[in-house]
Amino acid sequence: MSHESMNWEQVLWAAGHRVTPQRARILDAVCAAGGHTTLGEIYARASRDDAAIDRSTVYRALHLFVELGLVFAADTGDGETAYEIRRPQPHHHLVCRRCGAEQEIDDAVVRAMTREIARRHAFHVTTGHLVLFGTCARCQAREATPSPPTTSGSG
Amino acid sequence: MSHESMNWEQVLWAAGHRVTPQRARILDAVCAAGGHTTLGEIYARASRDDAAIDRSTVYRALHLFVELGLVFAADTGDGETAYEIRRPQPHHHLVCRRCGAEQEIDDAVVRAMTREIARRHAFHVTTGHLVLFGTCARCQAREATPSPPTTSGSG
DNA sequence: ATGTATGCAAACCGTTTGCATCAGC
DNA sequence: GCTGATGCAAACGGTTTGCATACAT
Repeated sequence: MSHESMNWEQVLWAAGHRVTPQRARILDAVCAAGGHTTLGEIYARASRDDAAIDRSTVYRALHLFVELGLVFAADTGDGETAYEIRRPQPHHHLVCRRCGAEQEIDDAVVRAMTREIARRHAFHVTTGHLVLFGTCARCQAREATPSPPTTSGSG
Repeated sequence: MSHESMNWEQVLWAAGHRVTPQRARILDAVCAAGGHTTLGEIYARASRDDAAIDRSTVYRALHLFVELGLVFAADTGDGETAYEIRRPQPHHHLVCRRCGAEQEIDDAVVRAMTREIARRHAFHVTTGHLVLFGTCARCQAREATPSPPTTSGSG
Protein backbone atom coordinates (compact mmCIF):
# COMPACT_ATOMS: atom_id res chain seq x y z
CA MET A 1 0.00 0.00 0.00
CA SER A 2 1.54 3.23 -1.11
CA HIS A 3 0.72 6.73 -0.12
CA GLU A 4 -0.18 7.46 -3.70
CA SER A 5 -3.59 6.06 -2.94
CA MET A 6 -4.36 9.10 -0.85
CA ASN A 7 -4.51 12.74 -1.63
CA TRP A 8 -1.80 13.74 0.78
CA GLU A 9 -0.63 16.56 -1.44
CA GLN A 10 -4.05 18.05 -1.36
CA VAL A 11 -4.25 17.64 2.39
CA LEU A 12 -1.00 19.54 2.78
CA TRP A 13 -2.04 22.17 0.34
CA ALA A 14 -5.42 22.67 1.98
CA ALA A 15 -3.72 23.26 5.31
CA GLY A 16 -1.39 25.85 3.82
CA HIS A 17 1.72 23.66 3.76
CA ARG A 18 4.08 22.97 0.89
CA VAL A 19 4.67 19.80 -1.02
CA THR A 20 8.37 19.05 -0.99
CA PRO A 21 10.37 16.07 -2.24
CA GLN A 22 11.56 15.43 1.32
CA ARG A 23 8.04 15.12 2.62
CA ALA A 24 7.16 12.81 -0.22
CA ARG A 25 10.11 10.58 0.57
CA ILE A 26 9.33 10.55 4.27
CA LEU A 27 5.69 9.66 3.80
CA ASP A 28 6.75 7.06 1.29
CA ALA A 29 9.11 5.57 3.86
CA VAL A 30 6.32 5.35 6.42
CA CYS A 31 4.12 3.54 3.89
CA ALA A 32 6.89 1.22 2.77
CA ALA A 33 7.41 0.01 6.32
CA GLY A 34 4.00 -1.61 6.24
CA GLY A 35 3.26 -1.50 9.94
CA HIS A 36 4.99 0.04 12.91
CA THR A 37 8.12 1.98 12.18
CA THR A 38 10.56 4.00 14.18
CA LEU A 39 12.08 7.28 13.20
CA GLY A 40 15.38 5.52 12.72
CA GLU A 41 13.91 3.22 10.12
CA ILE A 42 12.09 6.02 8.36
CA TYR A 43 15.23 8.11 8.33
CA ALA A 44 17.31 5.23 7.02
CA ARG A 45 14.85 4.48 4.26
CA ALA A 46 14.49 8.10 3.25
CA SER A 47 18.25 8.52 3.27
CA ARG A 48 18.68 5.90 0.56
CA ASP A 49 17.13 8.22 -1.97
CA ASP A 50 18.31 11.48 -0.50
CA ALA A 51 21.48 11.17 1.53
CA ALA A 52 21.34 14.83 2.52
CA ILE A 53 18.05 14.54 4.34
CA ASP A 54 18.25 15.46 8.01
CA ARG A 55 16.72 13.84 11.08
CA SER A 56 15.13 17.11 12.10
CA THR A 57 13.36 17.26 8.75
CA VAL A 58 11.99 13.77 9.35
CA TYR A 59 10.81 14.73 12.81
CA ARG A 60 9.16 17.90 11.56
CA ALA A 61 7.48 16.13 8.66
CA LEU A 62 6.16 13.38 10.91
CA HIS A 63 4.75 15.91 13.35
CA LEU A 64 2.99 17.58 10.48
CA PHE A 65 1.62 14.30 9.11
CA VAL A 66 0.31 13.34 12.54
CA GLU A 67 -1.27 16.75 12.94
CA LEU A 68 -2.96 16.39 9.55
CA GLY A 69 -4.11 12.87 10.35
CA LEU A 70 -2.04 11.19 7.67
CA VAL A 71 0.05 9.22 10.15
CA PHE A 72 -0.52 7.69 13.57
CA ALA A 73 1.96 8.05 16.38
CA ALA A 74 2.00 5.43 19.12
CA ASP A 75 4.16 4.87 22.13
CA THR A 76 5.96 1.56 22.10
CA GLY A 77 7.07 1.78 25.68
CA ASP A 78 10.69 1.66 24.57
CA GLY A 79 10.98 5.41 24.81
CA GLU A 80 10.87 5.57 21.07
CA THR A 81 7.79 6.73 19.15
CA ALA A 82 6.28 4.34 16.64
CA TYR A 83 4.77 5.72 13.46
CA GLU A 84 2.31 4.12 11.11
CA ILE A 85 0.43 5.22 8.04
CA ARG A 86 -3.20 5.90 8.77
CA ARG A 87 -5.53 3.41 7.15
CA PRO A 88 -9.29 3.59 6.59
CA GLN A 89 -10.28 1.37 9.49
CA PRO A 90 -8.41 1.68 12.78
CA HIS A 91 -6.56 -1.27 14.20
CA HIS A 92 -4.33 -2.03 17.15
CA HIS A 93 -1.32 -4.12 17.99
CA LEU A 94 -0.38 -6.90 20.34
CA VAL A 95 3.29 -7.06 21.12
CA CYS A 96 4.80 -10.14 22.74
CA ARG A 97 7.21 -9.29 25.53
CA ARG A 98 9.08 -12.56 25.09
CA CYS A 99 9.74 -12.87 21.40
CA GLY A 100 8.86 -9.39 20.22
CA ALA A 101 6.31 -10.64 17.69
CA GLU A 102 3.67 -8.15 16.67
CA GLN A 103 0.18 -8.94 15.54
CA GLU A 104 -2.54 -6.69 14.37
CA ILE A 105 -6.03 -6.85 15.80
CA ASP A 106 -9.30 -5.44 14.66
CA ASP A 107 -10.77 -2.35 16.26
CA ALA A 108 -13.97 -4.15 17.20
CA VAL A 109 -12.80 -5.46 20.55
CA VAL A 110 -11.21 -2.18 21.55
CA ARG A 111 -14.18 -0.19 20.36
CA ALA A 112 -16.45 -2.21 22.60
CA MET A 113 -14.32 -1.13 25.53
CA THR A 114 -14.16 2.54 24.60
CA ARG A 115 -17.91 2.55 24.08
CA GLU A 116 -18.42 1.07 27.52
CA ILE A 117 -16.09 3.67 28.98
CA ALA A 118 -18.08 6.40 27.26
CA ARG A 119 -21.27 5.00 28.74
CA ARG A 120 -19.95 4.56 32.25
CA HIS A 121 -17.68 7.54 32.64
CA ALA A 122 -18.84 9.98 29.96
CA PHE A 123 -15.27 9.96 28.71
CA HIS A 124 -14.58 9.99 24.99
CA VAL A 125 -11.47 7.93 24.31
CA THR A 126 -9.46 9.30 21.41
CA THR A 127 -6.46 7.02 21.67
CA GLY A 128 -6.67 5.83 18.11
CA HIS A 129 -3.97 3.22 18.17
CA LEU A 130 -3.51 0.93 21.13
CA VAL A 131 -0.39 -1.10 21.75
CA LEU A 132 -0.97 -3.90 24.24
CA PHE A 133 1.86 -5.97 25.62
CA GLY A 134 1.67 -9.55 26.75
CA THR A 135 2.52 -13.09 25.77
CA CYS A 136 1.73 -14.58 22.39
CA ALA A 137 0.29 -18.05 21.91
CA ARG A 138 3.62 -19.55 20.96
CA CYS A 139 5.44 -18.23 24.03
CA GLN A 140 2.56 -19.23 26.29
CA ALA A 141 2.95 -22.79 25.06
CA ARG A 142 6.68 -22.59 25.63
CA GLU A 143 6.08 -21.46 29.20
CA ALA A 144 3.57 -24.23 29.80
CA THR A 145 6.19 -26.86 29.02
CA PRO A 146 8.04 -28.18 32.07
CA SER A 147 10.72 -25.58 32.53
CA PRO A 148 14.31 -26.49 33.40
CA PRO A 149 14.98 -26.03 37.13
CA THR A 150 17.40 -23.17 36.65
CA THR A 151 15.38 -20.33 38.14
CA SER A 152 12.13 -20.14 40.01
CA GLY A 153 9.57 -18.43 37.87
CA SER A 154 9.21 -14.82 38.89
CA GLY A 155 7.58 -12.67 36.22
CA MET B 1 -2.54 4.14 52.00
CA SER B 2 0.99 3.76 53.17
CA HIS B 3 3.51 1.19 52.19
CA GLU B 4 3.63 0.03 55.76
CA SER B 5 0.60 -2.06 54.99
CA MET B 6 2.74 -4.33 52.87
CA ASN B 7 5.72 -6.44 53.62
CA TRP B 8 8.01 -4.67 51.23
CA GLU B 9 11.01 -5.23 53.43
CA GLN B 10 10.40 -8.93 53.32
CA VAL B 11 9.94 -8.82 49.55
CA LEU B 12 13.31 -7.12 49.19
CA TRP B 13 14.93 -9.46 51.61
CA ALA B 14 13.52 -12.54 49.90
CA ALA B 15 14.95 -11.37 46.60
CA GLY B 16 18.39 -10.84 48.12
CA HIS B 17 18.24 -7.05 48.23
CA ARG B 18 18.95 -4.75 51.13
CA VAL B 19 16.61 -2.56 53.08
CA THR B 20 17.98 0.97 53.07
CA PRO B 21 16.55 4.23 54.37
CA GLN B 22 16.66 5.65 50.84
CA ARG B 23 14.50 2.87 49.49
CA ALA B 24 12.08 3.34 52.35
CA ARG B 25 11.81 7.05 51.60
CA ILE B 26 11.36 6.46 47.88
CA LEU B 27 8.65 3.87 48.33
CA ASP B 28 7.05 6.15 50.86
CA ALA B 29 7.07 8.97 48.33
CA VAL B 30 5.37 6.80 45.74
CA CYS B 31 2.66 5.90 48.24
CA ALA B 32 2.22 9.47 49.43
CA ALA B 33 1.50 10.62 45.89
CA GLY B 34 -1.72 8.65 45.93
CA GLY B 35 -2.04 8.04 42.22
CA HIS B 36 0.21 8.68 39.25
CA THR B 37 3.54 10.23 40.02
CA THR B 38 6.56 11.21 38.04
CA LEU B 39 10.14 10.68 39.01
CA GLY B 40 10.46 14.39 39.55
CA GLU B 41 7.73 14.37 42.16
CA ILE B 42 9.08 11.30 43.86
CA TYR B 43 12.53 12.79 43.92
CA ALA B 44 11.25 16.10 45.28
CA ARG B 45 9.27 14.40 48.01
CA ALA B 46 12.10 12.11 48.99
CA SER B 47 14.50 15.04 49.01
CA ARG B 48 12.54 16.79 51.73
CA ASP B 49 13.64 14.19 54.22
CA ASP B 50 17.01 13.43 52.75
CA ALA B 51 18.50 16.29 50.76
CA ALA B 52 21.47 14.20 49.74
CA ILE B 53 19.45 11.61 47.88
CA ASP B 54 20.32 11.33 44.22
CA ARG B 55 18.14 10.95 41.15
CA SER B 56 20.01 7.86 40.09
CA THR B 57 19.19 6.26 43.40
CA VAL B 58 15.52 7.00 42.82
CA TYR B 59 15.68 5.52 39.33
CA ARG B 60 17.44 2.41 40.56
CA ALA B 61 15.04 1.93 43.44
CA LEU B 62 12.02 2.35 41.20
CA HIS B 63 13.37 -0.17 38.73
CA LEU B 64 13.81 -2.59 41.57
CA PHE B 65 10.32 -1.99 42.93
CA VAL B 66 8.79 -2.52 39.50
CA GLU B 67 10.80 -5.70 39.06
CA LEU B 68 9.59 -6.96 42.42
CA GLY B 69 6.01 -5.99 41.64
CA LEU B 70 5.71 -3.37 44.36
CA VAL B 71 5.21 -0.53 41.90
CA PHE B 72 3.61 -0.10 38.49
CA ALA B 73 5.27 1.81 35.70
CA ALA B 74 3.11 3.33 32.97
CA ASP B 75 3.84 5.49 29.98
CA THR B 76 2.07 8.82 30.08
CA GLY B 77 2.88 9.68 26.49
CA ASP B 78 4.73 12.76 27.65
CA GLY B 79 8.03 10.97 27.41
CA GLU B 80 8.07 10.70 31.17
CA THR B 81 7.36 7.47 33.01
CA ALA B 82 4.53 7.47 35.53
CA TYR B 83 4.86 5.39 38.67
CA GLU B 84 2.17 4.18 41.00
CA ILE B 85 2.05 1.97 44.03
CA ARG B 86 0.63 -1.45 43.27
CA ARG B 87 -2.73 -2.02 44.86
CA PRO B 88 -4.68 -5.25 45.38
CA GLN B 89 -7.09 -4.79 42.50
CA PRO B 90 -5.82 -3.38 39.23
CA HIS B 91 -7.21 -0.18 37.81
CA HIS B 92 -6.61 2.13 34.89
CA HIS B 93 -6.65 5.79 34.07
CA LEU B 94 -8.41 8.15 31.71
CA VAL B 95 -6.47 11.30 30.95
CA CYS B 96 -8.16 14.29 29.35
CA ARG B 97 -6.08 15.81 26.58
CA ARG B 98 -7.73 19.19 27.01
CA CYS B 99 -7.65 19.91 30.71
CA GLY B 100 -5.29 17.19 31.89
CA ALA B 101 -7.77 15.79 34.38
CA GLU B 102 -7.22 12.19 35.42
CA GLN B 103 -9.82 9.75 36.52
CA GLU B 104 -9.47 6.22 37.69
CA ILE B 105 -11.55 3.42 36.22
CA ASP B 106 -12.20 -0.09 37.34
CA ASP B 107 -10.49 -3.03 35.75
CA ALA B 108 -13.78 -4.66 34.78
CA VAL B 109 -14.18 -2.92 31.44
CA VAL B 110 -10.58 -3.46 30.46
CA ARG B 111 -10.61 -7.03 31.63
CA ALA B 112 -13.54 -7.77 29.37
CA MET B 113 -11.44 -6.59 26.46
CA THR B 114 -8.32 -8.53 27.40
CA ARG B 115 -10.42 -11.64 27.88
CA GLU B 116 -11.90 -11.23 24.44
CA ILE B 117 -8.42 -10.76 23.01
CA ALA B 118 -7.30 -13.94 24.72
CA ARG B 119 -10.25 -15.80 23.22
CA ARG B 120 -9.87 -14.44 19.72
CA HIS B 121 -6.12 -14.23 19.35
CA ALA B 122 -4.78 -16.56 22.03
CA PHE B 123 -2.77 -13.61 23.30
CA HIS B 124 -2.39 -13.06 27.02
CA VAL B 125 -2.35 -9.33 27.72
CA THR B 126 -0.11 -8.47 30.63
CA THR B 127 -0.31 -4.70 30.40
CA GLY B 128 -1.43 -4.20 33.95
CA HIS B 129 -2.06 -0.52 33.89
CA LEU B 130 -3.68 1.16 30.92
CA VAL B 131 -3.61 4.90 30.33
CA LEU B 132 -6.25 5.99 27.83
CA PHE B 133 -6.35 9.51 26.44
CA GLY B 134 -9.40 11.38 25.30
CA THR B 135 -11.85 14.07 26.28
CA CYS B 136 -13.54 14.24 29.65
CA ALA B 137 -17.24 15.00 30.10
CA ARG B 138 -16.60 18.61 31.07
CA CYS B 139 -14.48 19.38 28.04
CA GLN B 140 -16.90 17.58 25.74
CA ALA B 141 -19.63 19.90 26.96
CA ARG B 142 -17.36 22.88 26.43
CA GLU B 143 -16.71 21.82 22.86
CA ALA B 144 -20.39 21.35 22.19
CA THR B 145 -21.13 24.97 23.02
CA PRO B 146 -21.05 27.36 20.05
CA SER B 147 -17.43 28.40 19.85
CA PRO B 148 -16.41 32.04 19.33
CA PRO B 149 -15.42 32.75 15.70
CA THR B 150 -11.81 33.61 16.55
CA THR B 151 -10.02 30.64 15.04
CA SER B 152 -11.15 27.53 13.30
CA GLY B 153 -10.78 24.72 15.76
CA SER B 154 -7.59 22.82 15.16
CA GLY B 155 -6.06 20.93 18.05
C1' DA C 1 34.30 -8.70 56.60
C1' DT C 2 31.74 -8.99 52.37
C1' DG C 3 29.35 -7.36 48.83
C1' DT C 4 25.59 -4.43 47.67
C1' DA C 5 23.66 0.37 47.46
C1' DT C 6 24.65 5.15 47.24
C1' DG C 7 26.27 9.67 45.41
C1' DC C 8 28.57 11.97 42.01
C1' DA C 9 29.28 13.17 37.42
C1' DA C 10 29.33 12.23 32.85
C1' DA C 11 27.43 9.79 29.03
C1' DC C 12 23.43 8.37 26.30
C1' DC C 13 19.45 8.57 23.31
C1' DG C 14 15.53 10.32 21.26
C1' DT C 15 13.82 14.66 20.32
C1' DT C 16 13.59 19.75 19.81
C1' DT C 17 15.17 24.34 18.43
C1' DG C 18 17.76 28.65 16.44
C1' DC C 19 19.40 30.27 12.48
C1' DA C 20 21.09 31.00 7.76
C1' DT C 21 20.08 29.22 3.31
C1' DC C 22 17.17 27.19 -0.16
C1' DA C 23 12.96 26.38 -2.65
C1' DG C 24 7.79 25.93 -3.39
C1' DC C 25 4.01 28.61 -4.63
C1' DG D 1 9.61 37.74 -4.23
C1' DC D 2 7.60 36.29 -0.18
C1' DT D 3 6.96 32.75 3.03
C1' DG D 4 7.74 28.63 4.68
C1' DA D 5 10.86 24.30 4.58
C1' DT D 6 15.47 22.41 4.94
C1' DG D 7 20.09 21.34 6.82
C1' DC D 8 23.28 22.02 10.24
C1' DA D 9 24.63 21.97 14.82
C1' DA D 10 23.84 22.62 19.35
C1' DA D 11 20.73 22.24 23.21
C1' DC D 12 17.37 19.75 25.95
C1' DG D 13 15.14 16.40 29.15
C1' DG D 14 14.60 12.02 30.90
C1' DT D 15 17.26 8.11 31.85
C1' DT D 16 21.41 5.18 32.35
C1' DT D 17 26.10 4.01 33.76
C1' DG D 18 31.13 3.79 35.73
C1' DC D 19 33.39 4.28 39.73
C1' DA D 20 34.94 5.15 44.49
C1' DT D 21 32.92 5.28 48.94
C1' DA D 22 29.57 4.15 52.56
C1' DC D 23 26.68 0.98 54.67
C1' DA D 24 23.42 -3.18 55.42
C1' DT D 25 23.92 -7.82 56.58
